Amino acid sequence: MQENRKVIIIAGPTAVGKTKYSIEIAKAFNGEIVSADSMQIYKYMDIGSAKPTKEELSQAKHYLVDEIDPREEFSAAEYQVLAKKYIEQIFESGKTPVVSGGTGLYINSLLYDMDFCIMPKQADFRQQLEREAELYGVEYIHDKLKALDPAAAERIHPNNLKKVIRAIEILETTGERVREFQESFVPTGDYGCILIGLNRDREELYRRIDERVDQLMKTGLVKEIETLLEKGLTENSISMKGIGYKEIIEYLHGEYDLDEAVRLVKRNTRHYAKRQLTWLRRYEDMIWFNLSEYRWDDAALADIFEAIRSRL
RNA sequence: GGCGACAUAGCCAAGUGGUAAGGCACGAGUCUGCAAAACUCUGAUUCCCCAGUUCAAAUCUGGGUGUCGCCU
Repeated sequence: MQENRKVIIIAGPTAVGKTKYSIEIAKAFNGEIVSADSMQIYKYMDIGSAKPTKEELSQAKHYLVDEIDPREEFSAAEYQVLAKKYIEQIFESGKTPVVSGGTGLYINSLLYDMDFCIMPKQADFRQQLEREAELYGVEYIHDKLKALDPAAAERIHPNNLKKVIRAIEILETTGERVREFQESFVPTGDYGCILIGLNRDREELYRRIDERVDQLMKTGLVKEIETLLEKGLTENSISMKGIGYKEIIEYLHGEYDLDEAVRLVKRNTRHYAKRQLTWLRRYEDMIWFNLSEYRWDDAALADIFEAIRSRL
């Protein structure tokens, strides 16, 4: 491992304050920010993804924010390639990469030598399996997997159709079994990582989420989504599955009124934050900071800087 | 003051004599190419309180308390 090359990773649930803190950290350590956020990466989705503002973006160089066309199909595999390329580039320019984001799988792809086996998308095959599942039920597909790879079938719940299909897909096209995370828990040798976890008291975090959603609405989320729909995006686009987008689209389709849509966005964002914390808790090396315990950002930042400095 | 209805988990709620459905919220968790996705798990020794009937009561009876509605 190249111990002299350290990547600072700032992780935490949505609305905890990652954007602000990462910028300060980047400024303090001659860093440039590589985002690990599956929604902010898309162009035109500024409000709903709570992208950093122009002002914030000008304070530190950002990568993988506002880079991908939302009509494109993007994935963790592609993220891994791009993010690693940028990290390399930042090291070469003598700066420090600061990865900031809340998408757990993206962070994993930078932390471990995850090999998302090169596999062309098998849209037809996938659709066929989906159709079979609809006709014969999820158990039917799960039994198929059981015949091919009992171990995978054992750990993937039949209801988790997406995963079941993916496992079959890999087997059919590459002959390989889907690897389980625990099986190849190999930290990457490309660089060292300093993991900083940002959190707040649950109550405060949820309050911040509610406030942010109200803010997004005021800033013009509905308008933004109308524009995206005009660009040809639909509720089926991957990018439109994001929280805030899917609910407003359903509102625009007349499924429910705006108040209900806002309620759902808030609730789903809270659920999401909770899931993020579950994911993040698995990182044993994570140094956690409960921002609720600090009266001022500067005080929290001082502690965070110290933690980073002692590990660089 | 009179009449009536209702009282079940944090919330909504089914159950009308046989040993407390379900949904939501909360909490916990899974994760190797859609990840803001997809998926899993979890709660009432008890049904407002007291007494009674019964082998058996959330369910029936009487009383009390509370909430709501209508009337005066």
